[in-house]
Amino acid sequence: MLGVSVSTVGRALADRPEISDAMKARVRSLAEQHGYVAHSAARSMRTGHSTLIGLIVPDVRNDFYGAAAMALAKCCEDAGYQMVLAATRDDPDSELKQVRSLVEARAAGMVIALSPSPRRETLALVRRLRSTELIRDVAGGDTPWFGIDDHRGIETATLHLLDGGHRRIGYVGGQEALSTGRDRHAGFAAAFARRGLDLPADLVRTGPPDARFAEKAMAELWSSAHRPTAVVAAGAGLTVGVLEAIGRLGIDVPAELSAVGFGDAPWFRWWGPGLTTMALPVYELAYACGGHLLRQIERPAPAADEKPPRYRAMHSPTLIVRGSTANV
Amino acid sequence: MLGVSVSTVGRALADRPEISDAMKARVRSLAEQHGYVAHSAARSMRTGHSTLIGLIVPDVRNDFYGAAAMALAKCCEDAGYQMVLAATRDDPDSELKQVRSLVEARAAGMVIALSPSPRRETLALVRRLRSTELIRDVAGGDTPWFGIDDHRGIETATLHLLDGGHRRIGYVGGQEALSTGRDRHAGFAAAFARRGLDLPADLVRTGPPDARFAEKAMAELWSSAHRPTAVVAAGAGLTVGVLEAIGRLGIDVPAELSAVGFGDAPWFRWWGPGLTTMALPVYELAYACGGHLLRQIERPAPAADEKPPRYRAMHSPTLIVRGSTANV
DNA sequence: TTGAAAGCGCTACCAA
DNA sequence: TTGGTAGCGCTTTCAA
Repeated sequence: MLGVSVSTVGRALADRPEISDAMKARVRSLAEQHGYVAHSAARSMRTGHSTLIGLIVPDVRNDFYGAAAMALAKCCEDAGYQMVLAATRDDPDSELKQVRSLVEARAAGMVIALSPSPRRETLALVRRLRSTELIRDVAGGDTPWFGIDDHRGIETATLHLLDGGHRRIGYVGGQEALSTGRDRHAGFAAAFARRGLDLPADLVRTGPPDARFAEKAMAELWSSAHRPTAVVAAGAGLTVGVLEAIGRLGIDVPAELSAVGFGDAPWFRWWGPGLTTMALPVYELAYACGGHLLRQIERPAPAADEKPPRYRAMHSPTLIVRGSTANV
Repeated sequence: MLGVSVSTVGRALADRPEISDAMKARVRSLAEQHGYVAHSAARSMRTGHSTLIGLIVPDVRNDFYGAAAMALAKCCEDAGYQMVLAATRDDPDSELKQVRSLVEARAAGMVIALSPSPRRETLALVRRLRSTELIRDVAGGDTPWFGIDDHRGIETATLHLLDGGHRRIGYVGGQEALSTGRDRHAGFAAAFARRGLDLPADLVRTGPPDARFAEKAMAELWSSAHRPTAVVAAGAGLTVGVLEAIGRLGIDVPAELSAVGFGDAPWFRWWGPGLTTMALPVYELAYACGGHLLRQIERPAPAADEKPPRYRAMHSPTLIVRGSTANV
C-alpha cells in the first residue's frame, strides 16, 4: 500500500464516481506498473456470484456442438463471463463429475446437452444452477429447453423421399432413450402415415448417435437382401457415419441410393453430388439459448409463488435439396 | 452445524486419517442429505491455486482446434481440472480480455494458439501463468511450444506435386505474421529449390488463415491468365475454403487441377475423389501438450538459477495420397 | 481425535 | 472524498 487505504484502491479500480480523478489516475498507474491483477475468486466469494458459465456437450468435434460452442463463447465473452467447456463423450460418470465441478465453482449458469441416461444426482445438480437444456430434452422439471423441431425435421426429410417415389427408405437414428431419438423416429413414422404407406420396419436402425454406429448400421442395411433405395440419417454424427459407409462401400449416390443428412456442416455442400439435408439453425439456437440464460442470471430470482411455465424454444429445420436425392 | 466443529467437518470430508470412521460416516451422510457441495472458490483462495486450465484458440469449428479441445478436455478431466475455452476469432482484443480473465481467475495454466499480432500486454500475461503454446510459435521467451513441422509438411506436399510433373503450383497460406505462415511458405519454396526449379511467385497467396480468404484466393488463382495445374492449401481452414472455391467454380479435380490439403478432417476422405492431404497428429499433439502442462503445474516452480532450455515438441505430418492429385 | 481461530483478497457498510 | 473493518467458506496451525 503506497499511499492510501484498501477501500480507496478498490473503489478507484472499480471506477466509482465518488473517487477523484486524480486519485484514480494515481492508483491505476501504480497498479499497472506493479502488474496488479484482480483476484476473481476473492471477488466472487464476497459478492456471492461467479463469472463462470458451463457448456456440457458430448463432443465438440460434432459440427452441431462445435457451432454451439462458438455461439455460447461469443455470448459469454460479450457479457463478461468465462465459458467452461466439458465434453462428456456421453459418459454419465464424466457428466456427473463435470456438473458437480460446476456447482462447486458456483457457476452462474450452465447449458447442457444431457447424456441418454444421466445419473440421478446429475439431474439434481443441474436443477441447482440456472441451467438450460440444449437439443436434448431429458431433465424434466422446469429447466428451459432450446432445441429443434425434430419430429417435423425428419418428417420433412422423409416426405421428400416418399414424394420422390421411394418406399424402401432406411433410417439411421439415435436410441430411443434420447428425446431426439424418439422424436425423430416418430417423425419418420409420421411421414409414412401421412401418405398412407407402411413403414419398412426392417430398415430402421437406432443406437448411439455417433459416426461409428451409423457406419455399421448403414453397412448392415446395404448388405440386407432387400436393400433400401434411400436413407435418412437422423443426426449430425450419424450423417458422418452414413457417408463414410457410402464411401467405403462405393455406393453410387444418387443412382443406387438417395441420402438425406441432418445438420448442415460446411462440407455437406461439396460432398459427392452435394448432400440433401435438413439444415439446422444451430448457431442461432445456441446464441438464443445463451441470451436467455444470461437474462435469467441477471434477473433476480423469481418469487417461489409465481412459477412461470417451462420455457421451450423450438427452432425449425429447413430442407436443402442438393444432388444426393433423386426420384426413383 | 449439527453436532461438531467446522474443522472436524472439513477434515471428515477431506477423508483425513485422524478422523474416526464413525465421525466420517456421520458427517458424510448429513452432508449428502443436506446437499452440501464444497465451494471451490473459497478453497482456491485459501490454498492459493485454482483448478482451472484455459484453452485459447481462434475457432473451435476448425477441425484442428476442435480436436485439440477434445484432447485437452480429456486431459483436464482426468487430472481433475476444468477447462475454460475461449475462441478469439483471431481478434487481439478479445484475446487480451480472455487471457486477462484467466490470470484474474489465477488459472493453474493455459494452452494458447496466439493470434497473428497479439497485444504486448497479452504476452506479458501469458508469461505470468504456466502457459504452453499450441501450433503457433509467437510468444518467444521460454513458453513451451507444441506444434508440427510446418516446413517439412508443406515441403513434402509440394514435392509430391513437383514429382508428379506439376510446375504451375498455386499456394494458399496464412499470413507471414504467423510462424505457421512463414514456415509453411518457406517449405513451399524449399521444395522448388530442392528440385532446382523456379518458384511461381505469381501463384502465391497469403492472408488470414480462414475459409473466406482461401476461397477468394483460389478463385483469383483460377481466373488468372496462366492457371495453376495444382494447388497446395497450407492450413485447415484454408483447405475448406479452397475446396469451396473448387466446388463453386466446378473445377474438375484432378483432371483440371490437383489439390493437396492440410490436416485430415474425417470428411476429407470422402470429398470428391478423396483429398490428398498432410495428416497431422493433432489429438496426440494436444494431448501431449496437456500432459506437459499438467506435469509443470504439479511440479514445484523451478529455482530461478536453473533455467531449462525452452521446451519445443515438433510432431511430424504425414502425406496421405488420395484421388485429388494426378500426374501431369 | 477434536476444537478454536487466523487469514486468503475482495467488497460493502459505517464512520469521519 | 476517504479510511476502517467485517466477513464470504475454506484450510491449516496450534492447543486441548
